[in-house]
Amino acid sequence: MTLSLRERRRQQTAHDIQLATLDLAVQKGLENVTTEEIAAAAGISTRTFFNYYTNKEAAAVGAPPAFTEAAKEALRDGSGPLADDLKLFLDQHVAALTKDEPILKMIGTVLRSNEKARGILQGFLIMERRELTECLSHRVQNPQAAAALASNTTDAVGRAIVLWEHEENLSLSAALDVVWEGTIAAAALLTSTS
Amino acid sequence: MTLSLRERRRQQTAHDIQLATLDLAVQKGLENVTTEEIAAAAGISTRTFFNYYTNKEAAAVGAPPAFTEAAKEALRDGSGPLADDLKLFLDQHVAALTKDEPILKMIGTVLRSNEKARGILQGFLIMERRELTECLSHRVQNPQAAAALASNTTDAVGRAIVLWEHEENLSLSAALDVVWEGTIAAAALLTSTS
DNA sequence: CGCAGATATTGCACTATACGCAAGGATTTC
DNA sequence: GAAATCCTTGCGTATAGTGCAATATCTGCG
Repeated sequence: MTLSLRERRRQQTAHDIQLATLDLAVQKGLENVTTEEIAAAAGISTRTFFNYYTNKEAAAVGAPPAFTEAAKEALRDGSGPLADDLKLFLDQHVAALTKDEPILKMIGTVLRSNEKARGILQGFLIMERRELTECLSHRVQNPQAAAALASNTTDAVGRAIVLWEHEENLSLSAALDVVWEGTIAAAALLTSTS
Repeated sequence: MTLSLRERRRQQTAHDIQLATLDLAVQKGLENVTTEEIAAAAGISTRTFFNYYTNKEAAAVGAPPAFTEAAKEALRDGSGPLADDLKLFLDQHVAALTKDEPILKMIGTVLRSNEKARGILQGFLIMERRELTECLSHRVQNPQAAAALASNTTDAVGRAIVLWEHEENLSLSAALDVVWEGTIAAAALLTSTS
């Protein structure tokens, strides 16, 4: 668990760069920020910036928290109603996101106006969906159903974040509750035959 | 309906550029293609390339077919089971995509390895989802449910394309059938309480 | 037709991005 | 504390992308 000095410094620098990037991006829009400025603000050389991130959009997005092994196992081996187990899984993931709310808000700002940043985030989301699909295929026979559930689930996180950004006075986990209710309602509508 | 000569030429050039881009991208990977090469292949200057597309990724993705007004109205005012109306809507949209299967395949190849292209496509998809959400909110009271349904629906197109790319001997519309069945199965799993 | 206004194409110049390479500094390992 | 490893940095270079201004082409109207 204890990281070496090198590792810790690396993570620290990566984090510093992300903060510097988001800070400048929120002020002037990421398009109008140069890598040179970011590097200066983070106290490193331009060349070093590119040793950490391939571009400023990746620096803004950073590395989103991964699913924990524990949460994945609980989902794979769970025995409750699927909807409940998925909700528990999501609650854990959203709790991890909540650790860094200010950063999350800033990333949201950037994503709204930057295509490249959206693409990078989507790369992470695709990997998350793959992980989830794999988990779910232990409980669901139909692989397309597993994929659909995984999409539903990761989409719910995205919609919860959007809702949370719009509504002041709504915590992220409360937003997830609202969104999840909508997801279940949508499922009911899809299965009803009238 | 009839476009002026100018309009037609513009569309033709835009299309030529897209084809040149995809052609080169499939051969060597879009990363290894320069805008100079693309411009040369399309018979225009580099400067003109940037008058049509802001970057090579946008040139590769092009402009996906929009939902038709007719299809949207049918969905808004439909009276059948929601799942059936959505499926009809998707069938129409997929039929439009099928018009250009070779291009679709090439775009798929690019998307698999290019983050920026994915981001651009996602920009279009976000707009489509907004349109769909708007339509659906005429039939569904809960706005979160409408959003969830819209996500489900556009995601289904994406999954159908992925399936179609993987399985030879499966038409795009057949792939959509399989994927949609999975979507309905997933909805059933989400609503069942055991 | 033929001209005026609008729109497209292009070259040129310039800034920003991104990476390879090599030198030098710091950290780890033994 | 010496050797191996990793990190930072500067320099050089190829490519991306945009503003500007000149030239070419198209459209509508008299």
